[in-house]
Amino acid sequence: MWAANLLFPEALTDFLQGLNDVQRQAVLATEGPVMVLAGAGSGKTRVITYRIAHLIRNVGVLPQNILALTFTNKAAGEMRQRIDSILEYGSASSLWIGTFHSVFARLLRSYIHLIGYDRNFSIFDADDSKSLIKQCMKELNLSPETLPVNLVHSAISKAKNSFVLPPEFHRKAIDDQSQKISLVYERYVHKLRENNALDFDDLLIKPIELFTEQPRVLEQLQDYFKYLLIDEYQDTNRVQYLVAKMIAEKHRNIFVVGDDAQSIYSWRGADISNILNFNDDYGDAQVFKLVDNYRSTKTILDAANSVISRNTHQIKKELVANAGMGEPITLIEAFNEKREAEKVAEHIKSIRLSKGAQYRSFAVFYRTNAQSRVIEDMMRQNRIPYKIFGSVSFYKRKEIKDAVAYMRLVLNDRDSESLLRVINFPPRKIGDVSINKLKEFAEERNISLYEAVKRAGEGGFQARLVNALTQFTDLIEAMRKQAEEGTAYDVLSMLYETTGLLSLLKEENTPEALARHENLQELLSMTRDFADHNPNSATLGDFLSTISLASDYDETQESDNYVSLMTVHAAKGLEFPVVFVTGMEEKLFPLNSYEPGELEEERRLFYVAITRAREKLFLSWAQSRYMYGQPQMCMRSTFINEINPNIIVTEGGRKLSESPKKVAATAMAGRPVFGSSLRPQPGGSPAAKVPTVKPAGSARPTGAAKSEYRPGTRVQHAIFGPGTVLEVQGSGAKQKVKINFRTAGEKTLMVQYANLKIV
DNA sequence: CGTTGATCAATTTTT
DNA sequence: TTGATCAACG
Repeated sequence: MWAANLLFPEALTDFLQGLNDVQRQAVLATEGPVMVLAGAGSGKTRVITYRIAHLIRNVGVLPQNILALTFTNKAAGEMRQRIDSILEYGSASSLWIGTFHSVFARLLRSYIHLIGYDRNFSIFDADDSKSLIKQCMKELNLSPETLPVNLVHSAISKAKNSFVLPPEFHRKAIDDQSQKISLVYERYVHKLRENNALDFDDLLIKPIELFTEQPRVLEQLQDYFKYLLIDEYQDTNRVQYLVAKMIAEKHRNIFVVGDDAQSIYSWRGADISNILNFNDDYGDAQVFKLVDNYRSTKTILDAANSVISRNTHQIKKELVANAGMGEPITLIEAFNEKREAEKVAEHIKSIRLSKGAQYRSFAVFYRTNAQSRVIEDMMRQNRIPYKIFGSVSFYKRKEIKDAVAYMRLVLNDRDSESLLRVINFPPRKIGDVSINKLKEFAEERNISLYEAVKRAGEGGFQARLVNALTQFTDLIEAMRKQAEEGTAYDVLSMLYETTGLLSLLKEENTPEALARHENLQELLSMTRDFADHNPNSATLGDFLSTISLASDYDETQESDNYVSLMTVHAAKGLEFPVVFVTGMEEKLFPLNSYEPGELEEERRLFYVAITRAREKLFLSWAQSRYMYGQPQMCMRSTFINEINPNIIVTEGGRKLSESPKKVAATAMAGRPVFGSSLRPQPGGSPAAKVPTVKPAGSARPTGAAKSEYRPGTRVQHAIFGPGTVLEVQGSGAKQKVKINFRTAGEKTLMVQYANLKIV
């Protein structure tokens, strides 16, 4: 403590007093490589923000010489705000804080001409990329049936994230499929350039190319960004690692914060070894471990610790509680997903009444977005204000994408993706046939599609078509002029007026059209806000780069009072007093995991979910759940068994450890296996009955819940012999079971006729 | 050229 | 369950 005073006599020791010893050491170790392993809720953001504040205030570093990279825009925004509140307002404005993607997009605007792109490049989102990939495949005569576009897209993205460029990919492609993908990859990269476009991954790859080809730019940036900080380091991929390394190479002031236990993005190329091997690159690195948790009760942390301890590929660390035991974890068991959601709603209402909790204190998590619908319905039925994060992003809505495509085209007329999207929307009598002719025309002359549209007069097309095309280009050119002089707001208002996007929806007069209309209005007011917040840089280009990297997850929870609904992934970095983790079922959470590595990631995800809770944690599961429109039997997640049953209670308040043990199907030989592990024991206390009020009519028992077959049940068939039940569909007379027979393979049989014997 | 109907396919997680 | 894609028709 006094050391800080000695070094910085007039320093803001008051703000450093708000830190524990390890946190303070991490803040004060400003020079050289530093890694902070920060457990959940251990004050990670605090350390980063205080460190930045300390660099500016006490060390005298200019804000613009600090580069802080985050994983989400939201984290960036919050960080900037917190630094502002530690120092004085506005101190953080010239800091470089943002996601890898947004920071490098910004840098590329200034430098990308050096590697042959125009500064007005478009940024392609995943949908744009897929559509371009589809086009490439078509040209290569590869049908999406044998080679799914999604697969190609993820393969290419994965390659890019690992900095494997087409030549190397080609060399490594041994099997038939990867050779095909290699061809697509090559063509796709070529086409992106033709479109003067970068996809998400390019935003990280192009800087590396730039630095390699133009070492002087790299030197310049190395000198400029004297201090580099990276948040959520466990979720960085290889390209991010490389680019960070390049920038930090000169001053070596690289500071990374992360938690290997919270690495949940390996499917997106995140490489956990970045954090595990930090010391290999920076042997002299100082390492700090933050394990003091300031968020959750001891009960919650006990659960989290015991779950994560099952992972082998993990740096051992246990979170230490600063709070008391708190309440036990409640396990909710429901007979289907509807009832599950209903119970969640009931608990929210009851806690709100008994504890006076605000709606904003609650969060409901789920593994997949598809689960949100039922929960949403139940919230609405129970008149609980809620907000869904994610789901269908605002920016992915058709009307928004249309408007954005226009804007992109205005700025970058080589963006043929956008051109194709809007050339005949709203309808202008320019059909597929004409477009194909135009494409040929462009190819022949080796000009961009837009150029071809402009020069259609030379192509000997029908006068009516040429006329329609000219009207279209006039529109675009007029907006281009507006874009040069005015703001994004000016361009968009003009766009709405001249293209008829708005009036088209007005005429339709359906509720959906109305919603779309509102969305477009919302987009317009966003441009207005944007101009207010960025008076000096509110051009169309500025606006477009911002929104192409924005997502719904960025919306900060303002003062509005609602229950938050989101996927577990979206919950990373957040905290709530009361958390419900729903869908705790095998094959859902953990989701189908075929490899042990994937199971470990699911477990980390569960760990993230648990550690979001401050005071009270609910885990819930349903015995049956609709999937693909079909009811499926479910088994309780094994993750539940990884928590000490002494700290879990059922809804009735009975300890899980005192409930009948869940017995594996094999151990129940000779007896039918029944679903519930929480069935009240004979002679058990009557208080164990679920106290919640059941709405009349929902008490209908389904056959499904009573089935004697569940996945895992061993059966004997007169012809096919012995087998194991894989899944159960339907109920009653129509009930079918899918069985894997030892000799006959997989069969789906009607229970009614199959004459199965349970063994 | 645009609309309709039918068929089929898919459900992880996101910058 | 929803959404997307494609063929045939107006």
